[in-house]
Amino acid sequence: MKDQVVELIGGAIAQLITDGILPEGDIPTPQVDHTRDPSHGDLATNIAMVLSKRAGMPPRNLAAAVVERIPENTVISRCDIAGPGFINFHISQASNLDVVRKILEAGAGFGRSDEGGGKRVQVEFVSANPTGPLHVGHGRGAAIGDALCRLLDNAGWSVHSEFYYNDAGQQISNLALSVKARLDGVEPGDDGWPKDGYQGDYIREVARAYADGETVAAADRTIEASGDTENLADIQAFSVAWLRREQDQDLKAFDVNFDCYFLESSLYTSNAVEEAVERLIANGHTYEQDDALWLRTTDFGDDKDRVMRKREGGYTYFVPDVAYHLNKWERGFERVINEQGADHHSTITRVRAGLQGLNKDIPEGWPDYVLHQMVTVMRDGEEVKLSKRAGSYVTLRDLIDEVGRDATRFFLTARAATSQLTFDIDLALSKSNENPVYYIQYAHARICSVQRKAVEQFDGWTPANGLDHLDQLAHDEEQALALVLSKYPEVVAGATKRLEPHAVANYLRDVAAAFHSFYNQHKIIDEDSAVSLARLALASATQQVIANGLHILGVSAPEAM
RNA sequence: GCGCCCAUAGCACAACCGGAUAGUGCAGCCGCCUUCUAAGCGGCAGGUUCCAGGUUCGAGUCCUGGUGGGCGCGCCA
Repeated sequence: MKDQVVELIGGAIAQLITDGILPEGDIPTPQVDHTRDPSHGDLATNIAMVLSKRAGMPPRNLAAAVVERIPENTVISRCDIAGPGFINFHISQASNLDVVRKILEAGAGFGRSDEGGGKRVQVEFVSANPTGPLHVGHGRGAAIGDALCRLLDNAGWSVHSEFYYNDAGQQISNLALSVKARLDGVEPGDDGWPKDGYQGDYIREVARAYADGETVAAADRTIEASGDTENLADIQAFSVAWLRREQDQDLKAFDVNFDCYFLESSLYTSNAVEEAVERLIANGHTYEQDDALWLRTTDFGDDKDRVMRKREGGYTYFVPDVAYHLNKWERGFERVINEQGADHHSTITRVRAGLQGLNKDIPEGWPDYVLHQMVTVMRDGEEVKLSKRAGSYVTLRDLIDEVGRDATRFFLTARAATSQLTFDIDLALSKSNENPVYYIQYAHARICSVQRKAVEQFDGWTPANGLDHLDQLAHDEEQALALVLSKYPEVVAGATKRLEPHAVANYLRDVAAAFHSFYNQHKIIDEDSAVSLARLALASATQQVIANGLHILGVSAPEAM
């Protein structure tokens, strides 16, 4: 509908050039927006203000000239010139309602596009180290990352989701030492408790399972505990597997799945880290100083150079990360999106610098990053500090168990990633019925209920039965609902372009509001069957849009509540 | 001190590439269930968009300088 109006304005502009009112040359595509205020019509354009200088006439006069030249059509029922030179378009009822037909015909495909053209995109997210259960912050990453995958899939990309984790190194050693301490009966605070040890209760459970000789099967590994309390390597392998299993269960409960779990250790065993380092040295981007090897990241926009190989011989964390991203590139992902917490934003410059230094013709701004700000958790009116080591902790599992998967996912995706988020557990718990997700799901369930009734009432009923009667829908609430539904493809396209899934969440609230308002004002199944069939078609189109939108957010669309 | 993100109603948050009278939910107040799900609807109230300048037909949005908050600035990850 918007496209049609853009085209009509384009026709008028072409005529203005023919008539010599506008000079030939670069004319921008007319910008057409939905209006905020219904008194401004349905769509508006600022084209007259943009071109007024070029035409050498006041915006309002130019607007009048544009309106005169808009070709004959059935879409626009009225044009007004308003304010400083806006042209407001009122869309004809029939044209506005045509979206109902489009939605019912396209079904689950409504709002999909093939813009991605089947090109491959890799999305890395969560990537938590196996040193503890997933917390709310990881949950935010999981919810946003998965929604990004779904958005990109919806836009015709071939999406590959990946979880990268560190299964070796200092933090994992600390984990193993913490478990060993528990096995030896050493408590946090005792003499002999490891420095930087993990204090959470879950460490005790890992120790108990190890001592009992349990077998754990995680997504990518199965390990049987030897039970040998002196064998640190066994303890470490078991602990990693045990925590991986925990995280897998958390993610499964959250309905987030990955195509691949990528192990940091594999970059060492495949020699990828060593090869990347050698290449950086060969390319002259490194130097030795203080018995360490440095990467001259300042050549690529960093504010200081960074150590690659530590004095004791090991690599710093970003070196395998560079090797990992080279691996992504060599796997053919021309587009890669990394969703991660903003506390890791300093890695961006280093990883990109390392990639540039490899001289592999990797684009400068590659890969893309989506950073989410921190989640603050409030309980009893006080902030809960998240600390894995101290063990004071709000796990993702707790939230899912307490407030439900749908509500948790919605809450974590409904806000812009750039804004800090306060998750008030008391509010989510005690007033879960007031969570916006129920408002949207309720609209969906209501429609399903009406559809069940329609099947009883009308023999062989399907939503399409109403398509020949759409002219019955002349009320404000009906027109308003159809207008909201018609925005769905633009909303999804915008959310995909800007990598902002929260726009979909906000939009769905608008759809639900328009539907509830319509529902309260008009009885859908009335005596007059033409009106009933038309309203059923409109309601069914609404149900389809809500279902499609909720799917992108990874939230269920219940048929009954 | 430097870098990144943020600042919008009592609270939590929206606002597309700069568009017209800045919206939504919760909390508050007043109404609506003999009708397809009241987890709903209608109405009222609530704002100097942190401050000061600038850019222009037009700024919550862009620029400069402040103030306040979060995160980062390890040979930790």
